[in-house]
Amino acid sequence: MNPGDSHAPGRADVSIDSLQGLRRSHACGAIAASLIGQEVVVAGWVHGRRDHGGVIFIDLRDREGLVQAVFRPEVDAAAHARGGDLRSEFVVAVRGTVERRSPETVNPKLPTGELEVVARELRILNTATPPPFPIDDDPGVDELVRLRHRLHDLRRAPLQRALRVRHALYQSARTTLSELGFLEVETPILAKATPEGARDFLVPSRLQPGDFYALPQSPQIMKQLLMIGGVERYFQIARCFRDEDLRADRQLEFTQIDLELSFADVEDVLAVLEEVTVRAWREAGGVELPRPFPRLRYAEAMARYGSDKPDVRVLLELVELTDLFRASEFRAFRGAVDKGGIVKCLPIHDADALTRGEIDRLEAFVKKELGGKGLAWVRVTADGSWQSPIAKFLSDAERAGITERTGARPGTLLFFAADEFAKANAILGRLRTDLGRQLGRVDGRAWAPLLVLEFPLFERDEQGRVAFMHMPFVAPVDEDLPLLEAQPERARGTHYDVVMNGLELGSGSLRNHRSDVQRRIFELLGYSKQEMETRFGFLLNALDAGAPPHGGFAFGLDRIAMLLSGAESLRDVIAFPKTQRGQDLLMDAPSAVEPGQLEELQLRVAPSPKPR
RNA sequence: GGGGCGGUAGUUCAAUUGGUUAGAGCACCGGCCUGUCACGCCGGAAGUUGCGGGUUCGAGUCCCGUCCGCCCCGCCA
Repeated sequence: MNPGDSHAPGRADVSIDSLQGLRRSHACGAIAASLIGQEVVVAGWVHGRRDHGGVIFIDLRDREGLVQAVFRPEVDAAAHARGGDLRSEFVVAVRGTVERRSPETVNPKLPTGELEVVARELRILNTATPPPFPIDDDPGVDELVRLRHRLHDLRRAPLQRALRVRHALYQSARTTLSELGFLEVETPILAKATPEGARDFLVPSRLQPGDFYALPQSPQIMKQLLMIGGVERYFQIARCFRDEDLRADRQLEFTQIDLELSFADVEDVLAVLEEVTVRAWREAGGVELPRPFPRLRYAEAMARYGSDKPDVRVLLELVELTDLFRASEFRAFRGAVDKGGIVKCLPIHDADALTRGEIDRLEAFVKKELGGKGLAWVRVTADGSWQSPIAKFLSDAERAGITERTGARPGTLLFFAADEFAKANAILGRLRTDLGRQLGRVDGRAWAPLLVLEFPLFERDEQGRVAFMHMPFVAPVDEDLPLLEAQPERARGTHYDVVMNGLELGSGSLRNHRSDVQRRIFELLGYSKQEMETRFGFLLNALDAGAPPHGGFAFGLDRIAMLLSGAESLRDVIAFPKTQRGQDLLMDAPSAVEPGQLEELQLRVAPSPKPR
């Protein structure tokens, strides 16, 4: 049952007026002292009402703000009488005079609090069911309720602000890239699967029964084709679709500022990225970022921060210890090294604030949430002795080596991770940011942009096979071309990321414009000639048709909007987001379709093993 | 696929060890009220305790299953 369904007799009785003949003259939030004495027409939603019987106040809300309207019988009896019918969220227009409130009735909490509109005419443009929650900055309700009642949620100021930030981002990207000579081009939504690595959304074809379009995971291939097609500089505010599990910062469909340019090297692209980022922060956030952005090579980022998208505001850094344990007696560390893993340490000086209980909690967190085997630690006490569950396994030389590398001194707490490269770095990298923020070991900057460069082209998958790190189209660094077959994992790609405060804003690379290089990479990835032709024949042919050197980038627009509006979830910067299970609770999607529709598509739904 | 937290009136919460007719604030409805802005006062209505099953004399409470929301791992940039 919806609120108001059965107990709103007054609502059905309220007659509805036309707006005809009345034109809104000012936004509610635009009522200012300069208008005192003037007649205005304001329109919006009834945010609240205070009916004193004789005099009635309403707060009228539109997207620009709130203003109080007053209905007094002696000013206009008819307006006052109708004012008594008003309820929350009714849609109204009020014609009246702007007046200054008497000093004792000023509301200092409202920007318009010194003024009010004394009503001479009230038009009720629509009634409304009672809102399911207050239209306030913090409505204090479960997100389930907000998502189900998204219309009311959208009326709240934080969401309105987020949509404005998004709008400013669209505008900023469009003007910036247009000025830089980029052409906005739309690419198909009904497209073909691209090898981004994620699961595709499929759309059945009625005209080609049994065949499917794939919604683009990104316009990657299409923008490369545009380069070959002579567009030279392309951009698009592009919707992308990836059928993977959702997170606070992941939605099934999301928006990229996608761009690609020809006859460009890495520096040319980075210059564009910096410009787009700086202008976005300036125009959508009112923030001036320092230029040029600091740069970090991937290898250094991983070594020092344990992350390829470090929050460099956190001052703690990791220390490499692997070589100290190659011949160690300490099996936990030696074993990791023998298996090709690494040993690293996160030293925290003056760490008395971290209690034993806290350390135990961290160890449990590492084991449970991050999949670590454990969390070795050492506390250097005031007399220089080592308090630690592992100290007895370490030789004097190892202890000396650790002390030297980490600068350990009385008061230092050392955390160790001995594991595969990725996992050890993930664990310590996470502790670095969590503990650094918790202990205030930060440099105080609000914004820390960073360019991360020279990612490896490949990594090894679980079976030890060569797998691409980002996509198969990333061009290798020229000098590393000879390494491709001999030592593929040492070959650097031209891939680059823009990172802000530990969040990846987006990534890009130069692409393979030579079909021979592209073919070598496909071969390394294990594609047969046959597969190459069926899956990528059109691309290889396109490269042979005179592809210019090109490269590009894609910004995650939703994430930028999230950062700039201070939201903690993508759901708060997307008008109609989906839940963690991929549902739209407002429109109820996905939903069943008519049998006839399936028939037309020649589709049949297999019986579910579990009846629904 | 896995781990965790949660689901009681429109909403936010409460309900002793399993024990009477499941309560309260806000919102809502009716009445009164000429300076409120969290208006006030009086009265009222409002529940499939997410859903299904089980244990029990008795279930919001215990057990099993299931659905839904959120966070995290896997997955995904």
